[in-house]
Amino acid sequence: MRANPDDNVVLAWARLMRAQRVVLTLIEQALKSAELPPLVWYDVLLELERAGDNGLRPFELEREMLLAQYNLSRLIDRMENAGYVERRACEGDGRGQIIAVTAAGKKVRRRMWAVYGPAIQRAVGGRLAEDGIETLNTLLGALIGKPAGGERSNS
Amino acid sequence: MRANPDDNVVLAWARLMRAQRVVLTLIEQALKSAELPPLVWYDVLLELERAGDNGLRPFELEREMLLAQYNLSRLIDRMENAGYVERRACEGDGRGQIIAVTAAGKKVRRRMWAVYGPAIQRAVGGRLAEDGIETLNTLLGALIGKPAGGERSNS
DNA sequence: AAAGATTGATGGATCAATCTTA
DNA sequence: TAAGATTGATCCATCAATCTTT
Repeated sequence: MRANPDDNVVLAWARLMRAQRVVLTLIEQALKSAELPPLVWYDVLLELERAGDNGLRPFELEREMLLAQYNLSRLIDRMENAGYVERRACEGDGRGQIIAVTAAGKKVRRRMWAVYGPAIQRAVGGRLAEDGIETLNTLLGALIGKPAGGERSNS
Repeated sequence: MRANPDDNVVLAWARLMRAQRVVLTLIEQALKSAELPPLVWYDVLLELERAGDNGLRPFELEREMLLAQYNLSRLIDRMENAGYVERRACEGDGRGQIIAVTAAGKKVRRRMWAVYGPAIQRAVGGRLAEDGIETLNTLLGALIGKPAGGERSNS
């Protein structure tokens, strides 16, 4: 139960921050170069496609994506404005609503994946061997509080 | 030379993003609860303390911290306003300036570390065994393009 | 022309307050 | 009173343009 981290722990923290920034920057840059929307739009569209025709409630999206409520509210505004999602009234709970992906939303997500997938491969897959990837998954899982494997895919 | 990532690679990417957000949120929250400045101020103060009395040029800070120039310019404004850093004229290059930490800046960095260090230990050190930490350092180093060990400490 | 640095305009993130329904 | 969601105000990040010195 030590209170202060030793040097290796501090190094791991610093590299976690830096690796995320390096990799994220590469990928956001790839999307921007292709004049596609930012990454968070992809995440929303993917969650909504997985949810199917029933869509999702904002609070469900919020928990899945670790976003603040007000943040998500305005993100959905922008995506609705772009025609990629739609808001529907929620039967059975007058406070709530249903967010669903549109045909245009599905289409743009596919276009995004064509850039996003290869960018992930360059930034992550190309830099570690397969057993390194698996070990990394286990270790990062411990930081998140998730089990070692068996999570859903991202495409 | 595959173009598309396989599922384990996509999972690693997703966990890298999520682990960073989870850990960063814990630590920023700890600083905020203690009414201390945000994390990026710590990083600037630490770099400046390491640089000693000569301070650093903004463009040096910029490269070390992966920050955009305009971003850093306004960050320094805020920190100067708070009395934690000072701008000096740069002899030998009339375009530039020197940024140096003040006594108040050194003091607040120490106060921040008293919160920050234990938060790192809780979020990272407490969740992985020592060999897990070392393996994580090696793997994240590959993503950043750094060698396996021998980096400077963070305190 | 290029490097170092700043600034105006704009968009997004955050906090606190608010509104509606459960 | 609490949950779901939105909004006004403010702060920070980003883009493009600018300024000064090399």
